[in-house]
Amino acid sequence: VNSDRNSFYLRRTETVARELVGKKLIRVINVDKRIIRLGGRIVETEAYGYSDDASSHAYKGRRKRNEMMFGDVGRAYIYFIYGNHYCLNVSARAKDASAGAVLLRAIEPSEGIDIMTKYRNVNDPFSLASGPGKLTKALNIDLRLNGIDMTNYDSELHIELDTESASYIEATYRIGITKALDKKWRFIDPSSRYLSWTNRSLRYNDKPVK
DNA sequence: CGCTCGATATTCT
DNA sequence: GAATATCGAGCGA
Repeated sequence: VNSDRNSFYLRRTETVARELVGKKLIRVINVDKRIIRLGGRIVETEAYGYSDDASSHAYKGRRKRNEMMFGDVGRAYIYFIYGNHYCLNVSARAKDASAGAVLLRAIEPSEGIDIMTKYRNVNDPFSLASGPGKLTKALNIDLRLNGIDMTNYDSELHIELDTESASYIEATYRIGITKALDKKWRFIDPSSRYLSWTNRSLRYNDKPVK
């Protein structure tokens, strides 16, 4: 039921980030009047908080860009970064919290691999969606999808919660940030071969980057 | 394999 | 002006 899916996201952002590892991210597109599903199993996520998290876009309050982090849970928060890339989050936070979102960093491609290969213009399956910028390019995600309800299985971008979370999930330091380096809010399936590249070194160093 | 660096739009100071 | 929740090319070992 949809209310169950909503309550899944209405918990601490770190908890949701952890349990999303193993769930299926699905993008539905229209190609030559055919409905095609793209996506795969989520293997890497990061939690971003509010005033407790200096590296979060929501840290300094509500703005036009980050408003999805403050609204309904289970919505896509998409932003453009480094003049090149889009990143996809799903909003999630505890009932008494003001803002929060989970950055989806990598998936293990399983559906529509040929189409994703075209969007990405690479052949290596391990490079298809193993990083937040790669993932959005593989799934043809941009700002038009910002705010879409990801709890609704009819949405052209959604997360299917009826698959199990990964059996073993590891918490590590987050990647590519310069503040709040102490929080272990990055969650991975360490057995996956589809993690973002920075992840592999982190798994062994167990130290924050930068 | 690992490291450095340029690209380049939006937000923040 | 500076920083940024990134990526891939180019280089060296």
